Amino acid sequence: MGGYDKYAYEPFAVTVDLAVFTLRTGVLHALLVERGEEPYAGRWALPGGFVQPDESAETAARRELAEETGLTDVSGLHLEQLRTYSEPGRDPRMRVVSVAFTALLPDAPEARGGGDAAQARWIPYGSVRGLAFDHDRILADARERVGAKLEYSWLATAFCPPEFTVGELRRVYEAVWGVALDPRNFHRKVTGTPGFLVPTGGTTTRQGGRPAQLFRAGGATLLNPPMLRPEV
Amino acid sequence: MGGYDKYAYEPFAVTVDLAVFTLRTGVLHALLVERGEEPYAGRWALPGGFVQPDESAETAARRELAEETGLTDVSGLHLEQLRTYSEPGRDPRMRVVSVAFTALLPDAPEARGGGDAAQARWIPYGSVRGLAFDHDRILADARERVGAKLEYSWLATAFCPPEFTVGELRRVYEAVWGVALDPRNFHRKVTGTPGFLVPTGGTTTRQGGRPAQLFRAGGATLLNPPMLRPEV
DNA sequence: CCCTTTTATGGTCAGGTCGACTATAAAAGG
DNA sequence: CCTTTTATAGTCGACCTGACCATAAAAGGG
Repeated sequence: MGGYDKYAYEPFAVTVDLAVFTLRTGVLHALLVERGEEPYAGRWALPGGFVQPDESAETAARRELAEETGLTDVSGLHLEQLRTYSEPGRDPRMRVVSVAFTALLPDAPEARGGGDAAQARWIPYGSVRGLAFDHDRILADARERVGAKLEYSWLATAFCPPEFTVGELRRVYEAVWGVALDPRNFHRKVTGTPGFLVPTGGTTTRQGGRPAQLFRAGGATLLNPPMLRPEV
Repeated sequence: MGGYDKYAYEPFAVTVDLAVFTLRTGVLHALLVERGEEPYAGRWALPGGFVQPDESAETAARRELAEETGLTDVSGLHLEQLRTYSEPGRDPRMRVVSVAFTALLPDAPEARGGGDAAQARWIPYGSVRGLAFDHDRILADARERVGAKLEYSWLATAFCPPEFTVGELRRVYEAVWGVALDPRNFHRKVTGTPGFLVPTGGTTTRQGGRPAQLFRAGGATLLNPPMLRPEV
């Protein structure tokens, strides 16, 4: 803003777009809404909306997240700014700058379709192309970012319920990365990293097979050394 | 933008703010401008300015970078979106949403102070506090991001001239991380990673001591396995 | 011209991590 | 009881890393 006071400024509309991910039966799903109006009527789009005058983009994103998922409490959900999309032609009607966010949900309540008419649905990632506006790119950017962050952060726990097993955590990595990981090596790695997994003492057989220990996420957020994504 | 067509929208001013870093004599410097007008008259601020109607934020950022550094060709410089700052009260005059960028420069031409009256100067990072607006936070976020990206990317070469030595590359890491690295282990690591350093055949003694081989950056952009930042 | 200083770079060695793999444990279902 | 499924303990060799010893090649001071 060095040249701040020098130029006349043009007003822009500012929106938020949300790339919301969850896991259903081991498959990565994204939350999409069907547009009812032109442009792109009938096409799938990312949920989102205008930033209101008294809101930050983060506040607007969390409000939209609550509206579109139908969840009453979204305060604990992982929500993170992805990047801002500002190409002049990205909306045919007017100049819109959109701050995109990535959100991760542990379980997948059936989507509710928010305050507006649009129907919100969980769609397996990759099964729908040709989203409205530049949303194909935003969704792909978000997925790439999530995949990269799994390597060096504890982001994968955001896909899991408060208490989870090592196997459930592993299935998050496998779904997002699209690879199979060795269960024994994964178990050794995550249980051997101090500060990340806190055993709760309980066990569960909800995945079938031998009962597995339940863990909560520890306080630490950075994984060092990182979990390396296998080569393609 | 699911609720896109439902709400009235409020116009915002959209600006770009630039966190521009370089290395001078082994010390990390940031480019700052001195504000001439209220608010924050006389305070240091990040360079930046309004996004014009026909520009994306990226285009605006590169234009501002050229204006503020006085460089005629900024096309090869590393410029990357950091994040967007949108708190309602961040500018006392009006509602301004700012897309922040991080730029890295190999050498440090004396700053020119752009098209506007403000004087641009290279300041050692950390030696000035109390920047205008929320620019302290933006600058700190940018520095943190750069430090983190050095670990798993070849970003450090953006601080170096087209041909550089292993020692010069090492001094980038040492300046940004604020630690001393073992020269032999660093040399082994970077020369042993395929695709990153291409020897040019030349040597130089510009750092003193025994002549060092010159390298160019290879095509690869991701460092795998990463270079781990030592603990504090 | 020798000697010190400075930087570059080649090795060695011990410990840690990782991938591949053998083995065992504990549940559910037929 | 046996098969299937998932969890978890080890082992082994390849590789990576940090700490260190050693040498090379320049510049500058006496």
